[in-house]
Amino acid sequence: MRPVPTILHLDMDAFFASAEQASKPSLRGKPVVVGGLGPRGVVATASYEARVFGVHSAMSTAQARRLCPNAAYLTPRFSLYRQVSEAVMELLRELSPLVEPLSLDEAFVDLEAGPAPPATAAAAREAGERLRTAIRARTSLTGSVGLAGSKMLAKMASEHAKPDGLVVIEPGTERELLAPMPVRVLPGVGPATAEQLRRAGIGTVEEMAGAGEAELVRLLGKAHGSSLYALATGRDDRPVVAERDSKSVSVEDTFDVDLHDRTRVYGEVVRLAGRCVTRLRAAGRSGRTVVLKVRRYDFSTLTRSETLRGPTDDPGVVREAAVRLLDGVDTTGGVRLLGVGVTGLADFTQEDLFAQAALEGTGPAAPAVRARTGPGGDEDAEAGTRPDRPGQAAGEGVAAAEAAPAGDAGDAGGSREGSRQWHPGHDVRHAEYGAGWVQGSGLGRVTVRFEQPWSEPGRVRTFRADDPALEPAAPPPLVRPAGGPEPVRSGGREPGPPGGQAPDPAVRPEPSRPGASSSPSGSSASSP
DNA sequence: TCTGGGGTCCTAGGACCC
DNA sequence: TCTGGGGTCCTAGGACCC
Repeated sequence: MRPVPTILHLDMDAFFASAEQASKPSLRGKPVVVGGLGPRGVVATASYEARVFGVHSAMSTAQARRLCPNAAYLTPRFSLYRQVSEAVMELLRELSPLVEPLSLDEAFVDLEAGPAPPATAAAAREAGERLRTAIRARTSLTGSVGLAGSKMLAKMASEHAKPDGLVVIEPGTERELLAPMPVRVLPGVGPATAEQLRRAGIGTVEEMAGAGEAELVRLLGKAHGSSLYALATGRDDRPVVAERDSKSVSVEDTFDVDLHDRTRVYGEVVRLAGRCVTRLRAAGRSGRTVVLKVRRYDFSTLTRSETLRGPTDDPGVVREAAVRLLDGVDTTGGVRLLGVGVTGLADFTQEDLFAQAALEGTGPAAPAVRARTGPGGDEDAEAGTRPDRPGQAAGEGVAAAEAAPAGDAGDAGGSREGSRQWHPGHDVRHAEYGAGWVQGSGLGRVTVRFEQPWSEPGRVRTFRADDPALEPAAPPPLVRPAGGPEPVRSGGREPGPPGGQAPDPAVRPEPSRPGASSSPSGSSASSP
């Protein structure tokens, strides 16, 4: 445990929802819910205005609508969130090269590894406040900061700081701070572990520490028990680790209604295998074990896996393995979810091994095989500004672009050819009225609100869903590009709804998600 | 109120090998 | 031709996190 609180945890406040409010002036100060809008969707993030009504993440969207019918319900725009996240991570890297992102909106920073490590708690606090100011200036969003001598405490501090605050935990005080808290505050204690502990009469962190390591190991198993004992006694030496290679890639879809037709199930597995490989290749990786996931009508979930002789990134190989795995799964009764994943990731493929072996006239044992350079899927502007960032969803856009089910004939259920899907919240451009976003759609119509992050709240117009003047667009940046070195927008024109702005090259195109499970036939972003 | 999608890590049993 | 023992790999499932 360090003497100075130099581990920083940043957590953006209601990230997705805040980004939407920053992007859409008409939603500021109003309840906003971002998540899946289909019949089986769940809430990803609720704005603080929506939380007042009891809406929270992981809740089914249906329930959220009952609790808060007047909120704006929006489908996530990951390309925007990634863009903002990148900007925030960049600010963090100015503090220290040791930045460990946990998700798009959360990260640890080890200030001790930075150019100006704070020597006192007060100095650490100042660094944290400067960061918060910089984040707000750069993104217009707020983040909460926790500073402590360990990861666990830093994270608990930022939680405590929410929203829009900063909390420092002085090293030395952690044990007494933790003692009265419920066991659930410890990372790694979820519902199941908490219940185990409760049955053993353990409800607080203090009681956990009092139980002793041996007892916790007996209750929870070796690894879990001893690591939780350490945390309960305030010991947490986990280092901040930048750059972790991902160990698996997977995609899955929950269907609006259970699938019964076996042919359709095969078709979906084939489609998912294709998407999975697209993501795999975009990350410049290949994998050796193919995993099929099936969730049945009753929510029971099973996985089947097959390990190949060597790592592959060949769509045909992955597809065939996935289909073989499906052969052995009984799907009578209906399928709610299908997933295809690949694990055992490597930076080379079996084909590389063979090629190498051929070159050397030896068996494929040679240690130095051709390592893939950068993300393989870099061909389009997709990865654009970011040189190599294999881990995350670098492939998202590509994955979505690769639409066709390839498989079975007939209507593929969700997306009909021809009529476009207008997802609530997503960006559009109208030839005459300019930039806006979809407020709702259905019955062959689409309602668009014409406004931009820096404009006044805009007005709404309705069009036919197949209006050729209307097209999907990329999300505009949240902060208006200053008249700086590279003006992205043509002129210094003041906003107003109409007027055609030039498309924004600084932003990657928003992938429209065609065949995706959700087919919100009559959905609307906000109630009238 | 029927429960998303993307991950990580751990456990346990059986096969197989020495 | 009664049941050793350890290590590694594969498979399946489960808990947890954001």
